[in-house]
Amino acid sequence: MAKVKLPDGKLLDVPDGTTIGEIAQKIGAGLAKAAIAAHIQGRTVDLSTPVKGEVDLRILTTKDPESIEIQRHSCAHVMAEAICRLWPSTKLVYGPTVRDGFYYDIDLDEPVRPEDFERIEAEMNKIVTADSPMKRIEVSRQQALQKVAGDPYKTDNIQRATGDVISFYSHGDGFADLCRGPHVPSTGKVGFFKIMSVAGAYWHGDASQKMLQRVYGTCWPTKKDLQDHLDRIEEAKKRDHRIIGRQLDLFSFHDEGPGFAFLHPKGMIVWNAIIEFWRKVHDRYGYSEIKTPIILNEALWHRSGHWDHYKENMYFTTVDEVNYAIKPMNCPGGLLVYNTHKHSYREFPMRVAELGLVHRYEASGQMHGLVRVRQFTQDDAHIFCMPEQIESEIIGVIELVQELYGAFGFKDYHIELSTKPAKHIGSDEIWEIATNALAGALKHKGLAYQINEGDGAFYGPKIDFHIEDCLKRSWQLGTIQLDFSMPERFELVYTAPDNTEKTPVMIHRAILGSLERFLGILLEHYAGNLPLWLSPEHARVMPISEKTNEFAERLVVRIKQAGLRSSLDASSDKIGAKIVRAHADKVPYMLVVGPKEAEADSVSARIRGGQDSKIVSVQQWIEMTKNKIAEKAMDLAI
RNA sequence: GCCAACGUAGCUCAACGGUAGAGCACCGGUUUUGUAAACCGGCGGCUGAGGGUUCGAUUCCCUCCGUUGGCUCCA
Repeated sequence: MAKVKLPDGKLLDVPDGTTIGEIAQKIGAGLAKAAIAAHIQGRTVDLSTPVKGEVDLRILTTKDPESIEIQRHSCAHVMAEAICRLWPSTKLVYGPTVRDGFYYDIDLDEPVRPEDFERIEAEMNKIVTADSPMKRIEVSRQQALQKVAGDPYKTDNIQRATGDVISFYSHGDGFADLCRGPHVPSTGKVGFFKIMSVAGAYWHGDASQKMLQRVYGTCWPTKKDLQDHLDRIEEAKKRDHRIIGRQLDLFSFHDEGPGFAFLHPKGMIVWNAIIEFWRKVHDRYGYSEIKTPIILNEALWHRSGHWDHYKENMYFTTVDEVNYAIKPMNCPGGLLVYNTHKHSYREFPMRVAELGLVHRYEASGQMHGLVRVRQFTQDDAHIFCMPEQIESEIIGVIELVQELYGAFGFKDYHIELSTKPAKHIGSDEIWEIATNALAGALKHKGLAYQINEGDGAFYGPKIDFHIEDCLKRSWQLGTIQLDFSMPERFELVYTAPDNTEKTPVMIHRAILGSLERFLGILLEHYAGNLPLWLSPEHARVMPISEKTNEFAERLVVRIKQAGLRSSLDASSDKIGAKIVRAHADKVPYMLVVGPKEAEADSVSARIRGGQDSKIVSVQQWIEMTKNKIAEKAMDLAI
């Protein structure tokens, strides 16, 4: 007899070899029906698993968050079977779960097209309706290799798998796929799904390998969850910075310059508001600012190591038969400035910032609105210091990051620490010291971080700050990079307290990262409803009729004199239409004025997104708005 | 760069291989308006570019450019 301990502490005696499914049945028909898989001794297993001895058992139902992972994984298998039925020459490669769903990589010469999705779904529905059991078949590694002989993908999967027992899952009717499991008990339990997209994907993510087709699907426990997810995607699309940028007339892109953003007047207002604030904070944190040229002699880039490590991403030009490079980074220029005179340890830490315009060649398939471009402005800085100052300087940068991100309303970002890449300069010893200093600073600030093995820059390890866009794609904003190599290449020195010349340590750092990317992320974060201090237009003055146009015109002038931004909607439209337009432009304050307001020198103020209006004096509104801007207030309430 | 899809007016979208349309925007006029779209009229296109098939191509085929979603790469 096996002793089964249930989550509520109850003990159940069942004969050895009883399956978990049978136990669920014993506990109740409802549970058996909802059961997806089980936790046993801390492992997730199939319901067909037999029990023996003393076990802790928890049956997972569709209500448990863990079970959706299993459903999605099983759904991937159902899709794989459906695709194999439709295209019998399909070779299956790999089908994991991802956020919100799953994908399956397949090797099939004929392209799967979006118009095929319905057929695939229909075939999947047949498999689901059949509700055939998903049976686990365990074989030895040797037998498994025999079973998949001739299939390079599955053979590779087995070779990568650990353990001596290799499992396959069959849905009956001849379909079986190599899989670790666990799976839902039968094909009817995979939940509600939809095929979303198909894209190319290299085998093992290696561009030299064959390109496979990756079919993406989403899968949810209930029909409503599926619909909610599809609705969320629709909502997210409305936040897309590329759409908002056009709607609000902030920036544009043109065929004449792919990957090069054109900023419009309203976009420049936001841009300048960001920079103005950035300069103020950097000044407070003890930074000076420089500006270095965009085009510099190619020889500089040989010396810096960029020629050997970054050439593929650089633009070049020739003037008077001399070769020049368009800078992809600001550091070499900054180092030339450093070397214009001698430095003392007394100047250290020396923090030198630069809003540097850099160009990086990106393959055509990489570009994405403002967040992945070929020309961007880095909010760069280079800190020169002594080795013993590294950790406190890194801590200072982290504090600056937190202050800046906080001011813009970003709270959800994650941190990565990237270590030595295969292609690098500098000794292993130097890399270790640098990496430890970065990790030490993060620990000191009590920040959680993820380690990215081998993902550092060629000249040093780095800390990166990442944030997600509206489609849940993660983008890097800030970066802190330690560099012991560049100062040596450029023979940077400082005079130490003992009157010897030493090589300084250099920290590269960018906080907003790329101003273009930052603007894009900012727009998505606020769905275009920028905080007051960043809004291109603080208020729009809207006269009820032409009778009040004159008062309205004077009001716009007074608002400008107060240092605020407003525009006038003097069109012959009725007030309702003006309000609609102001909302479309996401203007924070709508100042409606008619004869009554003109008489009392007041405005009927409406807040973006709201329904009601409030009468306040012009003076009051100006004071309040100025205060809110000074405080960078998020709340528009009057 | 690779795989797939897409590209029609400033924007959002129509148009079985048979004379390219609508709404919004813009311009003109009427209306003088009180809080999420008043009315009438007008302007607007080498259908991304180039080639091919066809009596005839926005539509079918090819090449290029660009965009979108992925892959790889990166701020």
